[in-house]
Amino acid sequence: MRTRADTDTTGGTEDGSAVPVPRRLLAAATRLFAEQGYDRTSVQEIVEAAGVTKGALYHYFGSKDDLLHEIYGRLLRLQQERLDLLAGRDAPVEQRLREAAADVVVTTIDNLDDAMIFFRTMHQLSPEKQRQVRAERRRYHERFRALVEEGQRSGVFSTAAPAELVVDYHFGSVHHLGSWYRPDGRLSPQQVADHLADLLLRSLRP
Amino acid sequence: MRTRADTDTTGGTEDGSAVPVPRRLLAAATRLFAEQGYDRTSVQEIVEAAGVTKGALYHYFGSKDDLLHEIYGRLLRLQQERLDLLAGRDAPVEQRLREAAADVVVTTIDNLDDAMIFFRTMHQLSPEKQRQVRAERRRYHERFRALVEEGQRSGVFSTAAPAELVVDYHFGSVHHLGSWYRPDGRLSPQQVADHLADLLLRSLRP
Amino acid sequence: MRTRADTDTTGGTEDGSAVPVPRRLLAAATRLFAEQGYDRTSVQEIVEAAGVTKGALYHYFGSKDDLLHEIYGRLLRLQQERLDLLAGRDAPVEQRLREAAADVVVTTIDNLDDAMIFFRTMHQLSPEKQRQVRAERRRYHERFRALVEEGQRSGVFSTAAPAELVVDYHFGSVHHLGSWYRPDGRLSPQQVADHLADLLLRSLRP
Amino acid sequence: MRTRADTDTTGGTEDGSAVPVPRRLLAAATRLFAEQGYDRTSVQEIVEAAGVTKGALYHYFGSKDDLLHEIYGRLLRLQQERLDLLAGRDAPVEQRLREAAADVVVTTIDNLDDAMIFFRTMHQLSPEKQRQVRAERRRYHERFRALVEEGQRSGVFSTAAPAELVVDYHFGSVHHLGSWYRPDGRLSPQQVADHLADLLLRSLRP
DNA sequence: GATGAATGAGGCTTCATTCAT
DNA sequence: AATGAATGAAGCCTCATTCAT
Repeated sequence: MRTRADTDTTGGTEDGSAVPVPRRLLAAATRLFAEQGYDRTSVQEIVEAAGVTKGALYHYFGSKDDLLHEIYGRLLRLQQERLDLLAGRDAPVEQRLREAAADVVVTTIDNLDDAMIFFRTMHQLSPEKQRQVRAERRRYHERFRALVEEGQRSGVFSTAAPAELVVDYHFGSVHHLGSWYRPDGRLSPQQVADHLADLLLRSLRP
Repeated sequence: MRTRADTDTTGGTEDGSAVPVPRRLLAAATRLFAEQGYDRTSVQEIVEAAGVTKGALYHYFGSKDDLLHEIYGRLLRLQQERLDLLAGRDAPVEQRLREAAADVVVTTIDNLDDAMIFFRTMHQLSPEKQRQVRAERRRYHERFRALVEEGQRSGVFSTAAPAELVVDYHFGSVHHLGSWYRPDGRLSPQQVADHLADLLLRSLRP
Repeated sequence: MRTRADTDTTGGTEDGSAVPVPRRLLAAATRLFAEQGYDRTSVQEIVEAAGVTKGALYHYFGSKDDLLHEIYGRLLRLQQERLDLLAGRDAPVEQRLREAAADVVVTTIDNLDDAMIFFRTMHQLSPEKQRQVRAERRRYHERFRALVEEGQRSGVFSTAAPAELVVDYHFGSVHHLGSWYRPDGRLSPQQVADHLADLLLRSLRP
Repeated sequence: MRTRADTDTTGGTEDGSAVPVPRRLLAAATRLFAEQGYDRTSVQEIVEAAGVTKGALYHYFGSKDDLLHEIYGRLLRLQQERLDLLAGRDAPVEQRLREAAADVVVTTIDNLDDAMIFFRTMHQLSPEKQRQVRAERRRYHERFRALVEEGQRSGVFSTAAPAELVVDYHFGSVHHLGSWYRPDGRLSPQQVADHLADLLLRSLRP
């Protein structure tokens, strides 16, 4: 169960073979899981794409599931950190919610592979691991909801819809990004983010 | 889960064995795919749950994929039919969009197993079948977008966000329903639908 | 085990659907076995090609093996009959052997599908059926060998090689026909037959 | 059957488990395919006979077909090598053809299992693999035919029959060996070979 | 740190045959 | 005379994981 073993780029010659093995494995797994799905990607494919052997994979990761978990973790930690930062700022709640809503869109697009893997695979983990991941996710969800509730209490947001449902409304669109967003499309990540945040804020106008 | 009626025992001896085999198989597959995911459900489990043998399954369905396709089809046909009906009515566009937006939520909740299977499994079909399904789905999407565009042209909806993106915003929340909606929760399907339709319409106010 | 049920063409309208079912089945099976091999042809394919259902097949034939047996029988009976006729004629032994040698080539080419099925499938029957078929085949073989021996005794054929081996030499080339003979090739069946019979007779010159 | 040596226990504890796994698998497959035919031999039987598990087989061979291909290859390579050697010698063409004709008989008998598998199974491969095998076989065939043509041009062989057909005549008898040759029969492989080569040469006398 | 051969369980699918109608 | 649903056994192959080196 040796997870989180990525010990940093050691110098790095031009061919990239100096990238540490754990990182190479994680990168290969991320790409393949995103392209083919978790179940349809074999350990053999991962090690071949990473240019190592099975023994190496099992040296760094306890199981195929561990790879998944690590991919999840990377994104979750990143987004949680940024939300805590933004929500804690000293600014009107509308602005803080708008920024938080846009930020989760941008970081999701910037890590679209990780995000898609997360959204699609979460529900097919063992119940035990599922509970663990859900718990981490919930903390994020609740911090976000607190922003909505704060605005509702202070009268700047409509209370027509329950805060809970509003948050799910927004996160639905974030989860859905992988189904339609294309890097070569007309809108930049930031533009998409601004639009979606705007839609959220508009829907909350009293 | 297990939302829609697998209860139509037609005639039926006490064990329900009078239900036609294909229906029994479809019901069993739907339940298991929803509970465990497509890849993690074996054909063996399906036939055991349906009380038949593997041979019988392959007598009616060409492959495990075919079962999936049939489940998709049921829902797609239902929703397309209803959208065509609602969108074609003689009523102000705000009202038609509101009803369509609410209707897709209600039918999705009413068929939550089918819907979740659809949303989660679509992207792990063979590229060929995936294209076919996407094409059917697109028709639905475009009819919906046409409503938004109609309202934007006539000035009743804001043009701040592209119609395309607005539609994806709403469908994101629909896809997301399976992640949080629980039949035993505080809100009825219709209430959830009304809320989500309201959020959509609010976000489109000029 | 109702074999040999072909009761003759009953009138026959223009679409061929008046061809009796057993004959249609036999024709379909012959073509498919020749094209794909016995094991790789399913009963389902046969009945579809014949335009009937499985029940019909099993009404006329006891098993898939029975179809095979019937195909064998047709050819064996034909060739045995003709050999008996030719060998019993009142003519010099060289002429009788030449004619017999050519005749088996012509009838094999004329029934190339049946022959190929026979040569290729014989050895994968159940040991019991295999013995039965071998016995029928042996009778043919021995009648042929008797001709060679007769010529050797009377001094018109060389005794350099055992008669047994000479016969196998010739039958080898007959069995091999399916591997190279093409109906659209340069040589007609009769020309091929004459050449092969000539090679046999030449190799027997003292 | 079981002609060629599967007896090269390299080192080897008492149970022969020191023979490399791929060789054990190949030996087992060869024996079983020859005895029962390719289609009627299951992968399960092969691995049991070789004393390994299915996983091991698929570690070394991509498919059941691959085993077959390897068996083919062994024989094809051997015979091609020997023909090239014999045909290129500095000797009268009659002698070179006689030796080549006898040699293919001897090596076929010495590897009768491989040969029979080849002759019987070739035609039931996938069209693609079939073309590949045919191409390799054709090279052998053409080298052989060149010898006949050389003799015909120089007048030592009759031109009554086309060279092509003469070659097929001979190869027919080679393919047929498995149908009658028995190791415990009266004739040794070399005697059979000499007789068959003699019949060929006799049939070519002008 | 890393190899790669081997395991063993399980996956999907095919098929000849039977039987009630 | 013919149907076609259903069986049940078997078939080929995949894969995450382990372990001796």
